[in-house]
Amino acid sequence: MVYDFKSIESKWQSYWSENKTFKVAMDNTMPKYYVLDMFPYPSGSGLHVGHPLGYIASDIISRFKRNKGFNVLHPMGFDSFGLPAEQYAIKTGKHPRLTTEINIKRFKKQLNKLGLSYDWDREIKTSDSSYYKWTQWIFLKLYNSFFDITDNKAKDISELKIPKGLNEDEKIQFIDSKRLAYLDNIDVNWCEELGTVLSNEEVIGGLSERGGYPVVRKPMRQWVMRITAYSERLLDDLKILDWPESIKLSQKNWIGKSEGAKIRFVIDKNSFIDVFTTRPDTIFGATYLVLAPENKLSIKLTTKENKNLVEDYIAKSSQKSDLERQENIKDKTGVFTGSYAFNPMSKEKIPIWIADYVLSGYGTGAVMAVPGHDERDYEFAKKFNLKILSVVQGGNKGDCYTGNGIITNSGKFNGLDNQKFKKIVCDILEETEAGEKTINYKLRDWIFTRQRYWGEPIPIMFDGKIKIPMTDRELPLELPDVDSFKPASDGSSPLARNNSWKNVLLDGKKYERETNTMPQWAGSCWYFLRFLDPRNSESFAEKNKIDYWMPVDVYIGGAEHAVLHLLYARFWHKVLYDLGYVSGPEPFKKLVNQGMILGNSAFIHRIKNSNTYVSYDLIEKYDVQKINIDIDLLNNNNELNLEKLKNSDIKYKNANYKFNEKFIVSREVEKMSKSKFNIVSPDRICEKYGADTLRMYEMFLGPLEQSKPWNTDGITGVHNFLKKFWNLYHDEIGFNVSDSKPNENSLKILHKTIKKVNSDIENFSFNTCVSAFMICVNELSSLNEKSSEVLRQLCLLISPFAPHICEEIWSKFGESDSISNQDFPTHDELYLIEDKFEYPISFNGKLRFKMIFKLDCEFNDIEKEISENEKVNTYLKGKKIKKIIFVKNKIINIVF
RNA sequence: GCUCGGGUGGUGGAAUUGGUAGACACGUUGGACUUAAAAUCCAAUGAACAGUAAUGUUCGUGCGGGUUCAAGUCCCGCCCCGAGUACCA
Repeated sequence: MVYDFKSIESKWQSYWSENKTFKVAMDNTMPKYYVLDMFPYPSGSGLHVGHPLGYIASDIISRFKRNKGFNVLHPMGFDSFGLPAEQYAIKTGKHPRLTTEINIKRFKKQLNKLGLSYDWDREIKTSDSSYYKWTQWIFLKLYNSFFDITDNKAKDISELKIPKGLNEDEKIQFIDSKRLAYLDNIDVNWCEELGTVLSNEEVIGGLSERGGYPVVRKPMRQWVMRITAYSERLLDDLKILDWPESIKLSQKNWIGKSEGAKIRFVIDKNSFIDVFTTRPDTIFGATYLVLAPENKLSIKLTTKENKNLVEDYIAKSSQKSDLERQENIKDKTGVFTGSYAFNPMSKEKIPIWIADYVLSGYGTGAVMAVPGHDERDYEFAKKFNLKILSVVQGGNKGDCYTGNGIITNSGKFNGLDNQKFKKIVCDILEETEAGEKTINYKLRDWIFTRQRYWGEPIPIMFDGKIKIPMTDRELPLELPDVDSFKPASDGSSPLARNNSWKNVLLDGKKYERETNTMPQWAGSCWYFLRFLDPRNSESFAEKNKIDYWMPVDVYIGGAEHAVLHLLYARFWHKVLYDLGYVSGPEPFKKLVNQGMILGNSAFIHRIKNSNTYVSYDLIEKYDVQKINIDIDLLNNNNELNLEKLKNSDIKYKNANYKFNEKFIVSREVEKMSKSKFNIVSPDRICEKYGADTLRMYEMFLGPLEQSKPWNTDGITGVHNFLKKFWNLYHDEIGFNVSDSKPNENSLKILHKTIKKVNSDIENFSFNTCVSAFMICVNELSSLNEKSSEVLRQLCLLISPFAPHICEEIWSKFGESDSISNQDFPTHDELYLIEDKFEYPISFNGKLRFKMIFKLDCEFNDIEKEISENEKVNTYLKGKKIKKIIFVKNKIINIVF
């Protein structure tokens, strides 16, 4: 009987969806397990074989845990607000809502073909107003909260203690300055050419992702989230998370905590400059100060003679793009202000400079330059002939030394260890009120507004400068239609042009809505909470459901979200925790990153400035350029099907081709993308081999976390395995198993496999599981095992990986219940014991023979036997045995 | 530059705390079945050398050292590839 995967798969997919097999509800009598995928952005090009990798892995875990007796929550939804749909709308005029709907339908269809066990009743879309109502609600919670530094947590704004003696305006200003969501003028990435503001992700190396135009910084009014208040907690709580070390490290680096000191350099009676340094021990080597061009003191401190130069420099550096700033790392620029300050320790009078290598956003926007022990300061000092003083011994003379050592040139402190001196400097500075120990973070507050249409509207109105938050009852603030999706040339959102929406008349008073929208991150910051109670209209999720399901037990997704999404989601979760809405401080207990599946692009080679294409084996003779072609145009690995190519495009039809016998293309591993024509669609694999084969093959390809190129060649191995597996249960006529006693060897191999699979699934080592299945099935077929006792267990064992075929077989055993409701097999140690074993022994590669030992024969017994009865074992091939190395009941080596 | 991952056959990849390196699969070669092909099944397959053969020997986990009875695994010093980050004082 043939393995007809097509009918089997469609049969069980409709069975699961009709019977809602994977629908879950809260059940306090069962332990819970929450398996979450990073929900996708429904892009227009559909799924490629790289997408399902994580979904298949999470599905295996879900099915496994279900069989293990857990109440498994495994939901799916769509991150449906986002830029590509908006860009498509700008191009075509089609409403993003419509294109998004179409894309979601396609995604869902493709996902369902893979046999993923989602509870689709919990599906959510971030662009549904019933969803973003609560995104807006959370925004308002942030707006109405402040961070209490003494209690180290967020509190409702009504609990904020307002200093006495403030007038009404000052009070409002004070409160606004403490909110977790606040308005500020912030430098944004402004692209003159495109006439729009870009997010950081849209800027690559100082150029716009689209078009490659220069991007400059420009201050604009923005909503900002005070994530910096949580720096320490975001850093601290990493310790309790079961996440890959590399991800924790990137978060740690992103937060960028550094301990040091704030030091005050006095200029005169009325003015001073504060700097931040991590090396207070080098204070005697601070021979000049540098301010960032954006620092407000820069202009104030400039003397008349230098005014023109300084203003010129500041103007120039504000126009510089990020790219230009980055280019000049070695070649530092700067100007002298004409002013001087006093080094608080050496009392020396030192010059104050302005240079764009100092960043305004970090520390105080000013540094004490120690050219002897900081490479940037060293470069700068060398260029402008400033004094270089060595105060820590080490390195070569005249060089810049950044290591530790003994203090010199520092008056009475010479000879101290620099680490000890650090503390002493801080103490002295604190005593003389010239500075203090401080901690600085690289993390900046999160710019939360986008000048875009396709995002959540911000539920705030303005009465002039006064902000009026909408009330909970007024939510959601629906996204209105607009005449055009283009952003305005001044960078404001398309919503700003919709006057009837923007202007609100309430009780005869005029208000204006905020016209910017939220970034794409907003919806994904809390979606895992909505899955718990997706249709609730009273709250974002019922508290007892949150208590039961949270935290997420396993979160699977790509490493590209290592920092931003995971950091933002943790931040929102902590705020909700502080305000009492969720029960734990961290949302994701365990994180697993699946690697990317790469495409194998194909290239043909064209002779430059000609219409002639050359086979890859002949290119040495010509000056050629390579051109991406569709991998569908290949006959096999690297041979081009010329006919297909010619028919694919008119420009190929009329071209000339040079080749011997075959036209060869070159191959290269790249990211899978539509523009590279290297997409392999899961639909076609499912069509040809079935979803079970695809699922197993994706797992078999290699370790889950590792990136690997897609190669369809190997898939027949997995497909053959499934056929063999099928044939264990079937003969030519049909289902055929017996009630006879199983073969002893079958039980051994079965239980060995059960043991391995149980531990490998827990460790997310799915590729080794598949290998174990193959070995097991191979052995059972060669033993011709027909016993249902063994075959039932085998079927259960494989079902998380290949659910369709296993459901089909399971039903043939006469079972009416789905295989997903059965218990996962557990191994019996009894079958794993081997009573005797035979091992070859080698010594220096020269001696090779076999010895047989009984199981109870252990290292001590052999040693005993040697000492007690010299005649028996002390000599082997004429050599006297000194020692037998015996590991885990195995003779490993014999020492003579 | 810095940080983090990796380098194992023709290929993807296995290898508990150091314990017979190359599991499993692809590919290749040979064979069976077939008029033929596909499909399927069986066998061989790290390299080199010797042998009619069974087999044996030597070399083999990026390179060079070290520890150990024993190193893909541990230590020291390099080389290469990938990812992230970018003047963070």
